[in-house]
Amino acid sequence: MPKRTGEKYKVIIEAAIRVIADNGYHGSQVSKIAGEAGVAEGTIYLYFENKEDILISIFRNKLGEFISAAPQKLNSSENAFEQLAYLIYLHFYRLQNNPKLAHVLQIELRQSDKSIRKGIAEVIKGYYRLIENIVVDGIHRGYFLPGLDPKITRKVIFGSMDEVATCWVLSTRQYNLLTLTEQVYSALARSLSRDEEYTSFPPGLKLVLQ
Amino acid sequence: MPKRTGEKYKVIIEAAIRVIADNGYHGSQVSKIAGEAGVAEGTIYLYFENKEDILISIFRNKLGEFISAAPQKLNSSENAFEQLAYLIYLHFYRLQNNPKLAHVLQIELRQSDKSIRKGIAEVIKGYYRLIENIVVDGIHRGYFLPGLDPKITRKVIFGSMDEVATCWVLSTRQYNLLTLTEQVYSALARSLSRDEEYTSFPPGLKLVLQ
Amino acid sequence: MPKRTGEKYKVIIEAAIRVIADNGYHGSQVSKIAGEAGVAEGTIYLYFENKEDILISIFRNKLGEFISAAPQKLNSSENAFEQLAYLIYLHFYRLQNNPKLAHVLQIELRQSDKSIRKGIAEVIKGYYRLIENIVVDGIHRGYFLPGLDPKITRKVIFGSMDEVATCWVLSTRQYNLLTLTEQVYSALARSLSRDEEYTSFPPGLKLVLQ
Amino acid sequence: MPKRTGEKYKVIIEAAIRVIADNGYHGSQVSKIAGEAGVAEGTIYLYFENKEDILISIFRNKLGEFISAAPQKLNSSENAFEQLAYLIYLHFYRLQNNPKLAHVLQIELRQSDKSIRKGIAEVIKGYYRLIENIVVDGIHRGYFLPGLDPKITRKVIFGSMDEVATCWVLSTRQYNLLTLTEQVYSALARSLSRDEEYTSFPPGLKLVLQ
DNA sequence: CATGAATGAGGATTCATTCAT
DNA sequence: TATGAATGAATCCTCATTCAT
Repeated sequence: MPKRTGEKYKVIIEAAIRVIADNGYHGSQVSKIAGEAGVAEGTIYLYFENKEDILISIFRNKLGEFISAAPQKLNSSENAFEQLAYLIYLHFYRLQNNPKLAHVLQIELRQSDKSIRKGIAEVIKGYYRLIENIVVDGIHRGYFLPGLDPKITRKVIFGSMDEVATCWVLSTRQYNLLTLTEQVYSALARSLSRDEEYTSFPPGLKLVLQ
Repeated sequence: MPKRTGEKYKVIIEAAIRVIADNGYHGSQVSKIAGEAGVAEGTIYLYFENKEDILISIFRNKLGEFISAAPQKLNSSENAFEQLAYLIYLHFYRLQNNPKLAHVLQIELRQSDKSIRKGIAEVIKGYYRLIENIVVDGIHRGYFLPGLDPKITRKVIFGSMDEVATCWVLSTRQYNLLTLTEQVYSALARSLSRDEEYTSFPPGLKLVLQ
Repeated sequence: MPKRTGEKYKVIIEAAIRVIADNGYHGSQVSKIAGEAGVAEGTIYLYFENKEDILISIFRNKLGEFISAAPQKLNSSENAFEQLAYLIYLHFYRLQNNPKLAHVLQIELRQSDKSIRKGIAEVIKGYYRLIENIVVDGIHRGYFLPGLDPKITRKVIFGSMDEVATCWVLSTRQYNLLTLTEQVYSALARSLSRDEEYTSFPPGLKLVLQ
Repeated sequence: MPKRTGEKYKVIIEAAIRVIADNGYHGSQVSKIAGEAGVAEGTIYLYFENKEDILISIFRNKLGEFISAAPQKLNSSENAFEQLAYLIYLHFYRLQNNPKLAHVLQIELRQSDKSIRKGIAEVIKGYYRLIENIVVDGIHRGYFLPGLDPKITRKVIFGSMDEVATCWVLSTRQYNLLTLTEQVYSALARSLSRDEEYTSFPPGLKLVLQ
């Protein structure tokens, strides 16, 4: 029933990110979001089913952008370790450059009710698949250890990035998240192979980070 | 002001775990918790500051039990890898054997407001320290790589365990969490040392898991 | 200000009858009526003052049709009892053949607010006069008892027809309302005269009802 | 779930009658009713399921009182015509002496939604049965015409009383409803028997009405 | 210590109506 | 004439918390 498209749809989403980042989900009245977006309260409901739907839409929209943009970059290298390094870099880059979005994604989104989590679960599967693909391909092509369980490995990778990101947000971002890229990479890369030759941090990325 | 001790205090906490696990935090009215605990609504406020305080108390109480019980077990071995293996085992064991508590800890607790997270943050620092101690000691005693950053390593360890546990809860616990102990251990252990000799899973724990 | 004429005016009224019969007055959003009529929401307000005005217009329009059509038929006989029989027949015939309109008239119209009832009151006076004329003429011409109070008698006649009709609608029209014509007539006719000669049901109408 | 008993229950019902009579159902905010009753808004919901439930409760309560009080009075006479006369008298007496309640019963209650009508339907059946019993007994004992259909007759009786009462309320009660008792009785009594001996208005009641 | 009846602030959502096109 | 996107007022209900008993 709601439109879910158009200029105002985007305006409301961006406004919601700002408001929710500042006030938390439960502290973000629909009226406040409408005010920030410069539309009437009722207008919200022309574009979103309800308040929950705003939160889910933020997630779907922003993670969607990320997932659709990622593969091109990841496939620029055939080296699975470089892909992993790039994944972590992109994950952190996105968050570092969208602090308010980061707060919503890492903190507020987890506050949500069962129905919200359902909406999120479907979207995040795409990201999970992305990571698992890197793992499975890396194993096939001989970069990663053949005995790795792709699901567990995906959870270790995602869990590590996520925990680091959450801590960064909770620290009120007193340091640059990107500076942790190499260290997280090292820890994870070592899990994936015994071969030191491969697991060193990609020099190209190192330059970018400086 | 609140008592925070006594038989009824514990009764209410246990009741709250059951109610919140079944209904979610926002679906758990104080009246429902009181009913489950067999006390009057007003009685709740003799033992807890407010509703949030119940959630924090669950966390403080249960994680407290865990943290205070852990060191004895962890120190039964001087081998840092065995300590890591044991940490993961204990982490998963606790959750596997308290499914309702697991749900509250992994899901409901994350739904809470800023003030709750503050209460939690203080308690969880103890657990973080526990993990960091294992890492730092492991490095000092030559088990782990000398170049490891203890904070990052702690986040990788905790993040991995946490992500695996959350996925397990969200799967409605269709498998035994403990069976993942060895796999998570292997992934993490490989991060911590290049020396295969040390990193194999402790045989003693292997027996326990069977 | 509103036009109150034209093809679309009628289209909207007919659509409103269908929508209100199916959803009730409070469940019939202006948008739903517009959709059913195949016009834009704003168009409604070119023909009607507001939502209430639609309901009143249904009443005015449909009862108007009825009242203007009735006299010709009623005057086809000079026998006051035959006129009464015919009145009841026509009242029931109309409703039986317009089930949705019947629902709106008997049920939804009564749900309305003070202002609506005012609009209705004016229109229904015409129908009241029609019935009172039959009574007064019937008395004058010696058919009905001379002592009858026309107002009370009108209320008894209208109240009886109305109650029977409302029960019929609420029964979801599980029987044919017309089959009750004779019985209602008998009850009412007996009130109006002591003379059995006159009060028997008109044979001509009996044939029609078969 | 709601209590539906106690002093406050009655206080709220009486307050609701006053407020709804003055403002109409849709114009009677719960807060207004609470204010009139001298209780907090939330208190309403300790005694009533929701706003609709207040309206239904008024009906159930007040009609209940009436129905339970009526039989004793009606059975004071074995003469079916006297019972009918008494029924009309009681019906009008009640309304005449509770003008606000009369307004709510005759007007506001009819505005209500499907769910309310359902709640009412069950209660009013008791009153319908009361009337039908008078009719059926009257026929059995030889007072009323043997060919009468009890259901139709009940509808004629109730419909007549109801229409007269509604007109009285809509006239803003500019006359005394009780003065119409005899006329309504006469009209109805004549429907029920050909025997003039029986159908004259009970002298005892005549005295009461003066 | 314990109770539970009473409180009342707080907010998402609907929908009749408008008006720029 | 006709449109339909935008408006924003209006309100029922929940539930954490209090306090007289």
